[in-house]
Amino acid sequence: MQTQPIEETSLIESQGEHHSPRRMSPEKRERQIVNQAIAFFAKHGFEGQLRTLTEDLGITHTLLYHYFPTKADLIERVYQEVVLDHWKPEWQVLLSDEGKSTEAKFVEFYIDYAKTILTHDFVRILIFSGLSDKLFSDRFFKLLQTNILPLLVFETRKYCNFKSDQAISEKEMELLLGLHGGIFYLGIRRWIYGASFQSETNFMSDEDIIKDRVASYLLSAQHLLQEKK
Amino acid sequence: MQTQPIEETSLIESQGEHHSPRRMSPEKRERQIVNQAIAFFAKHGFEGQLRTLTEDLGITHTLLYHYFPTKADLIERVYQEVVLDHWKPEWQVLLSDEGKSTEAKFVEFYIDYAKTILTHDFVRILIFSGLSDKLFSDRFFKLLQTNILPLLVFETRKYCNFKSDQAISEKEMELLLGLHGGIFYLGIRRWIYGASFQSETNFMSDEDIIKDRVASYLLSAQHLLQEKK
DNA sequence: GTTATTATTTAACAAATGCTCAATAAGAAC
DNA sequence: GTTCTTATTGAGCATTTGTTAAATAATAAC
Repeated sequence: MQTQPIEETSLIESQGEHHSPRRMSPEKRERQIVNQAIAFFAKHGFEGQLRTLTEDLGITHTLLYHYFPTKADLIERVYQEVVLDHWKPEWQVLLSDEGKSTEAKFVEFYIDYAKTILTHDFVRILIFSGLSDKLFSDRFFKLLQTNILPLLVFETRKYCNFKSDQAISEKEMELLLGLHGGIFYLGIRRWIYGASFQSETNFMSDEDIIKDRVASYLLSAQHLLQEKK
Repeated sequence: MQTQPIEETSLIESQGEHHSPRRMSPEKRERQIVNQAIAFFAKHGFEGQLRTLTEDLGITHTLLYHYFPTKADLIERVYQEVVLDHWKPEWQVLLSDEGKSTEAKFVEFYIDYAKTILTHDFVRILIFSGLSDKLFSDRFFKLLQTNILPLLVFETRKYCNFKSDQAISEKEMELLLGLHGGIFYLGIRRWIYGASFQSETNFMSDEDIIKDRVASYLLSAQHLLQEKK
């Protein structure tokens, strides 16, 4: 990633996938360990053992302790990198853009959200975290609830010509979470249930699916939200 | 559960929750162990240790091996009980009932489905299984895909006056899975993400939420499915 | 009450696992 | 080439954990 002065690992090894037995610069080694740890914990959960983790790297597990004092520290680092690498502040910019239509914003946001969040590593780490200490999932949802969901509700109001300065109602939020959950379910099917729950034919792209779901959401928002209020 | 001839454990102990140090009939003890195992594995995952599991029961972990030769056998038993206890053949009867409206069928089915499937134990065991060996999730989805989802698609066709003898299209299935995933997401929010992702106010019941989502689904099915075909 | 059955416990093992620390050796600085 | 720094390893320790086998004791059968 950064240009190293002399240090030159072979192209194969610099892929970071398999054994790099040579003495490495601390920065590169740490990067390599964290990358591997993300993939490894995503696959096996946080109870996976360090000896297995380092096996693929071609180093001994004790070297980990040179970089991370405890396993918990390594996990904490994984959490931080995964959330930092995946959260895009541009999303809030996009959703606040006055020049775009509501439907365009929804579609554009959720397509990028799916591409960014619904990855093997992210979805599984999020779920693993939710099942155990919630260290990661709590932080992530705080971000969602604070920065994204309200903007989406306000967009929906605008789309429905529903002028209100009232707080977001449960009905509005639940309708949105129906869409949101339906989209997240794509990631669950793909990365948790795996092959057992895929459509046999895969002609539709994620983009197509998301377009349909957003259209479906906006359509019913008009019907369901206007009559009550 | 069954009437035991003389054997009489105290009412408190027969709740099966906490220590029952007395010698028990094999049937009762096994029942008690399996019940505890379901709750325990749902909470801690299948890597939870047997010594912890038996602690709450007030027995030693070695007693497990009197009833189940290996830990895997106990887990397999948990899988079987959870899926058997929760799958209702009536669902297929309900969805084939000619006398009910499509919307009524959808609502009735998903309300009962939510009540039956979206429980702490079921959702978490399903997800734990999906993350690891998929032993349980595979079987469950086979049931869903074979027995329920097609019926729901056919109902949708009827509702839309969409007469077709063609195979279910990906578009139809994805639209349905949008609804299905949105509803399952209720369970994920509740039992995996936990308190961190609940609405502050909880005025809407699951019934209310499901009614809205089904209405939303059927409404957009009419719009999205008819124009294409 | 005595005996036979078996539910339950105690003791212990072997492998797994997070972690420590002293020894080694690869590369940098001179 | 020699020295110094430090990335890396090897040996080992203390727990944890699934599993086994023999000992114990509660209950049923007689």
